[in-house]
Amino acid sequence: MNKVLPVFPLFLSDISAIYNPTSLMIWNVPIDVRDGKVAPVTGKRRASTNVTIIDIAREAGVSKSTVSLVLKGSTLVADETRDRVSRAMSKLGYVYNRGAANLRGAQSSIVGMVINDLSNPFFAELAIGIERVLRTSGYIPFIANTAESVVRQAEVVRSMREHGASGIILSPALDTDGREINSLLDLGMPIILAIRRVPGARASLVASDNMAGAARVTQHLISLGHRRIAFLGGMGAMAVRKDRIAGFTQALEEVGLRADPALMLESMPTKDGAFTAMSALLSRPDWPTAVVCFNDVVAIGVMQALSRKGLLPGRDMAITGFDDTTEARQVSPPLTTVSVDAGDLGERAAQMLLRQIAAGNQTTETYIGEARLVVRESCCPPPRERKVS
Amino acid sequence: MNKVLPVFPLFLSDISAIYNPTSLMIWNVPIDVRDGKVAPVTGKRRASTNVTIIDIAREAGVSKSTVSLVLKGSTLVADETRDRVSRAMSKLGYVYNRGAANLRGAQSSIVGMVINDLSNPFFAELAIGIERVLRTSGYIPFIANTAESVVRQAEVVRSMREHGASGIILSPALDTDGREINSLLDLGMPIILAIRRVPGARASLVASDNMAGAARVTQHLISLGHRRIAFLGGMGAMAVRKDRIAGFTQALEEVGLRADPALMLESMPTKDGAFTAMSALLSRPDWPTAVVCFNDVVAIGVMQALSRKGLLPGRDMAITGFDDTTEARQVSPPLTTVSVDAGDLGERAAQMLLRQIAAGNQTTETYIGEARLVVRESCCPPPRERKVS
DNA sequence: AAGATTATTTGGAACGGTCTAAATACCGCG
DNA sequence: CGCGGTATTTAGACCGTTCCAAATAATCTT
Repeated sequence: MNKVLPVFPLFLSDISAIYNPTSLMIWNVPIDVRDGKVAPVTGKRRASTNVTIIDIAREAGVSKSTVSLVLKGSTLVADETRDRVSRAMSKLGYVYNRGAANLRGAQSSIVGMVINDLSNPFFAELAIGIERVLRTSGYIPFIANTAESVVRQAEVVRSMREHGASGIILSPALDTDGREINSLLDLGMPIILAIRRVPGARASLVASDNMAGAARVTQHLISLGHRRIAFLGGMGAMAVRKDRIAGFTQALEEVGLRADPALMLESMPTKDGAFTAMSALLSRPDWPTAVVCFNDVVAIGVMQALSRKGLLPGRDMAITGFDDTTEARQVSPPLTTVSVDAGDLGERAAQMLLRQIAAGNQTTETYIGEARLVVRESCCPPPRERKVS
Repeated sequence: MNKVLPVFPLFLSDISAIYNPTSLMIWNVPIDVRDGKVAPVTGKRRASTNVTIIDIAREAGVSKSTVSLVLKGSTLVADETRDRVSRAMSKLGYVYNRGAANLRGAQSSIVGMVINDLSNPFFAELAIGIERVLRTSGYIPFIANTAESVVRQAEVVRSMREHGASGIILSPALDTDGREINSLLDLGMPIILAIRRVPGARASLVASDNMAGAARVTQHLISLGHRRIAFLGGMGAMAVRKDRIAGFTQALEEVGLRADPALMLESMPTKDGAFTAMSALLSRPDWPTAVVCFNDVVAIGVMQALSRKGLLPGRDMAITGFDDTTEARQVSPPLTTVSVDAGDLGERAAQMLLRQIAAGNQTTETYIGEARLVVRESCCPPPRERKVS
């Protein structure tokens, strides 16, 4: 269990840049420019008047050790003493200092959650799910948004380590390197990857069944009569995209069709990226009759591109999404999509992390959430079929 | 400046419940149930092999004081020494321990951001804006979601204090008491209220110009010919609602109209709440020709209620929103609304907080962001008018 | 009533940094 | 070479908690 942990190469090459306050505070905090020299501002210390455990001890007429025991809810202290101490605490307005506590070996109660894009409602739901169980378990989450930047991600993770996080739930930025994750694991830091798996990383994973979901939605289109189906969105390197394409391809092959590489287009997984890619597709001669989109956001961009051309999604072309975000319901026509319960995945991830922190071991678990097809109104049969009916 | 701070009544009455791990960890963390007694789990300590400043000092052949100086980017150390220390740090995989540092007076680099509803895209944008400037300034944000619960909010704030947050940006939960805010301020904790003002609180505020925005959107409807205009959504106690109603009323009175109390309906500021309230309104005889909605989310709920009745928003009744979330654009018809740049407000709030932390004083500032009318397609003239044209 | 037990309480050494005051090294100069 | 001054470095107290070992108090036993 207590194997010697290997010495670890840091994420960021230049360490000093990170601590050096002068290089960081320049942004907006006023700088003390006395006698021509730029000096870092020395703010006030702790905000509050510091009432410590010792003050409490004095007030209650006991030793600080006893106060500490009360704090930890130990059964050792006499009831009468506990009361006295509790009263002293509220009388003096005591605030527990976790920094000091962690210093001396108490299990730190903070865990990090690193989210690649908090403005995407899907990930926001995920974050809220995580927070929900973390908080009810007495942990306090450190949420950070990396905006798909691996540099930011590395900074954020470092920051969390500095603050003594006892574990991290990571929804990784786009081209996260599996080796970075592994080196963190080697250090003994429990990590749960959420939503996106990272090739080469040994960390536990909580994600949805991308392959089955994509297969299901593709089968749905096939059953409507579609034969020329495009897959649009996501970048080539994304593992999630690979999984969804695998499901897409599989569904096609099950009925003896082949996925046409000319109909598998990449795009950034944003509305604008999808709009551009779909517009390009529509400028070519031979349109598909249906488009399986990488996710809901992409699907919405695709719909906008269709509208721009005067086409009506759900009448002139079938469109599907993935994730079932709240937007999928609101868009017009409502989007047929694959439902992934982001909040639930978040809860699972948090539970898995807590379990690993408590157990102290590093078993690699995987949870794959179900992907349910949700049929709404964005899918029509292909034109030919409709003429027949 | 250094006035004596008053002794402070705690937010939560029963303190011990907060620290007592046995009462908190029961949720999901395995409990050690040996010989019938429930014992709190004693997890592993710090995740990483602890390389400390002293190890670095030994490796580099200097004293720990010198290493500390290097860490702080002091100009006192010789370049050659600094190099040697830096090399030792990366060689041993050193991780700065902020908990320890804060203990001895270093300015804590964490600030809290408490958001009432992170699943609302408007607040998500706000959070991202805040995070953006905080992070570039070397601060690390603690994000927490209160889900409109004042109890949760109190817990969260306490947790942040325990972790030594040097300031808090608070987007307050619905019925936050101004006195709680004030007692926190009295303690010397800088607080910036975001979006929602809290009556009675002396804290600084960053919000949008609700009154002007509501007046502007109402004027727009009046200019289209509407005379019977309803205001729907928000609960009576919400300050934001009061402000928007004030603007609404003012715009009506400017042209000699009076706001009809029978047309000012409350609802929870959610889609469902709005749906219910609007359905109730539609079951009454004398409909308004236009509805000013409390915000975009409410407007979407109102639209759904209309559709349910077979009415088309933007043709049979004019609907407006507030906030200009991304959904406002995606909904059909696209929503005429008041644009509030949530990201920008977040940045302002963060800058204001950093300024107050640095200055150490407690001036009460207020920033009111502009509210721009954005005309889309959800507003038509009233039926009569249309017949004329 | 003296031990033996069991129930409480406590002193004091950590933990990993920061900070002040003082020590030491280095330099140019008379 | 000794001196004053500047540039670097360092010892050691301290921050607020935890935790172990040991002390003290209370209760039983015989």
